[in-house]
Order: sequence, then C-alpha cells, then structure tokens
Amino acid sequence: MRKPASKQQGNLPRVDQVSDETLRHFLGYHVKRAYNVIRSDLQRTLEPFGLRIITYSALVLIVDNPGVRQSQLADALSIERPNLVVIIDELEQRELIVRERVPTDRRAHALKATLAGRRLCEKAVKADHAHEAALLSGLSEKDRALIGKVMARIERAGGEATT
Amino acid sequence: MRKPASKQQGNLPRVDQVSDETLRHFLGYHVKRAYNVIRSDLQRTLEPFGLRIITYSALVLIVDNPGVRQSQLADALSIERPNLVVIIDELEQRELIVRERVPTDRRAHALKATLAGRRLCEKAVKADHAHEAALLSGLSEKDRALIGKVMARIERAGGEATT
DNA sequence: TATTGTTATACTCTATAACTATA
DNA sequence: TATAGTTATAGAGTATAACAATA
Repeated sequence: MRKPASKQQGNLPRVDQVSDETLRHFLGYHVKRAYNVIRSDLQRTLEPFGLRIITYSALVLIVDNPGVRQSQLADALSIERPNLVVIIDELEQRELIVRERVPTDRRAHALKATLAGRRLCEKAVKADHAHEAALLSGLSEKDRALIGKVMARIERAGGEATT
Repeated sequence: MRKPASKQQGNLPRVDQVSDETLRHFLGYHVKRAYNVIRSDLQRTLEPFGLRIITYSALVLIVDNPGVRQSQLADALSIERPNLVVIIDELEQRELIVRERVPTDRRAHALKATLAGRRLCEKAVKADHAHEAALLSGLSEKDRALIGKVMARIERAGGEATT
C-alpha cells in the first residue's frame, strides 16, 4: 500500500510516509491512542441506550450510591459542579433518576435512580462489559492483569491536577 | 479522614463516601484516569518550553519528517486540516518551523524545522522522557516493555472511528 | 474535476464567577 | 459566613462547509 518512492529534489525531499519514530518511544502516545479507541468504541456501545459516556458514568454511580448529592457526584466524576447540572437534567428528564429534597439539608439534592434507570443501567453495564471483552480478546490473562496494575501505578505516581 | 457516620433516615441514607465499585471493573475507567494523569503531567512538563501537547507533537513530527505537508501532518496527528492551520501558525510565528513552497506542487506547503525548532524539540523530548520515567519509576523493566505491546494491541482491536 | 491550505462557523467539554436559598 | 445547586459565560478542542489557488 506504499506510494512509489519520489525523486529527491534539492533539499526538499518529498515525504511519502510520516514517521512517528520519536513519539512512539513515549507511553503517553500509546495510552492516548488506546484510550481514544476505547472511548469511541464505548460511545458506539452506549448509543443504542441513548447514553453518552458521562451520562452513563453518572447513572452507574447514582445506581450504586442511592442518595448521593450532586457535589459528591461531581467530585467522583472529576467534573465541575456547574457542568454536572445539565447531565443530571438529562437523566431526570428521561426519568432514569430523580432529585429528592434532603429534609435535614434543604440546600442539597439526593439523587436516586428510578426502576427504569436501574434497568437501563444494568443493560448498559452488560454491553460495556461485552465491548471491553472484545477489545481484550487477543490478550492473555497475564497481560490483562498487567494493564490494571500499570494504570493504577501511573495514577498514583502522577501529580494532583487530574481533571 | 472519613467523615463520621451519619444516622440512617427513612429511605434516604446519607452517602458519606461515593463508591465507584461498578466502574472500577472496567478497563476504560482506569485507562482514562491514567491518561488524564499523563496528560496533565506532560502539560506541566512542556509549559516551560511554551509548548502545548499538540504543538509539541506537531514539532516532533516536523523535525523527524522534514518537508512534510500539512495534510500529511494532520493525518499523522489525527486532527482535521483546518485545525492544524493555527497550530502551524503558532510554530511559525515563534520561528520554530518554516512553511516552504513546493516547486512541483504550488498548492502545498513543505514544513521544516528551523535550528531553533530542532534545539527546542530536543530539550522538550528530553523533558518528556524524564517525566515519563518518573511516572513509571515503580515498575519493572519487563512490565514497562509489555505495556507498549498491550496498548498497541488494544489500538488494533478497536473499530475505525478513532479521531 | 480533485486537492491544498485556508476561513468561517458550530458544537462539545471544561472552567470560573456570581447568584439563590439555605445552613 | 459558608455551602449546594444553579446560571451565565468564556475558553479549549474538534468537526464540517465553502472558498481561492493550483493540479
């Protein structure tokens, strides 16, 4: 599939294939590319459920933590509180979750999944699992275990400004 | 550092610590978090050089591929051609690269790094390398070598829409 | 007619300041 | 005064359409 080699011309040789030689030596390069693949695959996987990655993640956390407040959820998702509002709006309008007033602190909203929300969540989690299994199908058990270990290691080693 | 346990109240138990139990089972969750750490660390690393990750990546590719055209570079960086223009503008204004006319195809620009560009690139690559070494300091040589292989495997296993 | 670089534009994500209602 | 949720807004990053010059 390579193009035919071009003639050299003065000091402006034509580039037929861009080499990423230097960048390929960096882990960040590969992790970014791998994450892009995982992300776009997951987006496709969640599309039939009408979920984006961020709404999916929020829904999972609400299902697992009934009564969680928005500020706690924003922290857990590593997003700013203002940006969570529209995500919660979206889930609430689809009647997957409800905002309940907390009697002991009327400033706060306690988030809870509806039955429909829990059902959709369960299906989406299963689809997510299947999609990941497909991505990892070529890897040995040992290699799969290694990924988790390395990712956790990088996370701990990193600085604070994570976002 | 845990908050004191709260009293249960009806069907609205207060959540003291948000559990990411379900999400933690997914590779995507960890890869995303690891990539966020790598990215923000790299941003800090490149800041003293006045480079962003995207301008850094572009500069490295131009240094490694003298004479590369903008459309090729956009492909290699997985960005759209219009978005590359401002990046090239930035590097050119700082006199790290030049746009040269290609005599055989007067539509195209051949990109070449200046001496200053090559020197800055070399320093930035060294800093990048040091920053990664720090992130991976807790890992064995064997594990480090494996990780590139595993990431590449995920990349190949994924669908097409990568961006 | 097709392609290179460019402009304009729009849409998503993310980040910050400031408001309201409560505490 | 401080905090939870909200609004408005601004900045990145990313995507598409359309144009001029050239092939």
